[in-house]
Amino acid sequence: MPGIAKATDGQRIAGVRRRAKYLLIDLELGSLLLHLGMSGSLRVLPADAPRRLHDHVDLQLDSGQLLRFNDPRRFGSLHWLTGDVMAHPLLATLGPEPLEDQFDGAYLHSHCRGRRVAIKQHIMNSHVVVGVGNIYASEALFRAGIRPGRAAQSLTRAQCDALAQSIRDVLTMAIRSGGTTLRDYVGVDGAPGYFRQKLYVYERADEPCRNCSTAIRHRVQGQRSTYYCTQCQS
DNA sequence: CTTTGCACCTGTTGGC
DNA sequence: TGCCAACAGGTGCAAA
Repeated sequence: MPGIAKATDGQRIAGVRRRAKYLLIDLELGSLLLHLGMSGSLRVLPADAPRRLHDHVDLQLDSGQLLRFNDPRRFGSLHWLTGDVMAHPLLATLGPEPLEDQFDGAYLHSHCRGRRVAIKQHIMNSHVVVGVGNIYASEALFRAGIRPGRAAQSLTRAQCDALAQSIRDVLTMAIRSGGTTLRDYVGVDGAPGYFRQKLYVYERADEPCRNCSTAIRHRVQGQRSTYYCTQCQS
């Protein structure tokens, strides 16, 4: 039995937590740290469920079921941590959770000071704030009326207030809608997320802005697709 | 220290 | 129909 299987064998699951986009499954002697990357999924399946392509890990549960980790692109990860879990290098330097009180305009403004990086890349930096991926970065910037290419240090305090609030709003609304299914994402219940219908800019290149009808602009910024309205965002 | 761009992978799509 | 390039929801790290 290889490393993680041997280290975790027979232990009870004491609890499950989340930090940023990492899932923490706490066992008795340590914690499993799991990230789904771009294409990973976890499914609860019967013990005799046939193996499918890109199934990588099974956690065998007392119930007779399996918790199965499938990840075609293999950008996901699984680590076994012992000791002070939050002190692990992958977790220790993460910024605040966007829906916690510490994340607000004052925090964001102070962390924009002196930063020449584009604001979109800045809010996607997990050392600044966690949980803001490529879809919601574009969406939050649209809602705040800020162009994604603006240098972070150029934002006023009022703009940081608006942006922090937009990040919180867009994430809250997206969670409420079950997430954003672009292609094949489904939630634990197998249902897609419906936030795609509420997107203002993401994957809407050349389509009319929902606010002003100007064609939505697409560009690549930091190797990621970015969408914005030249009229509504400055 | 900040900033930039690459690397890690497979699968799908669209143009020729 | 087939081939090939471009692109996809993330993020850690090396290099400049």
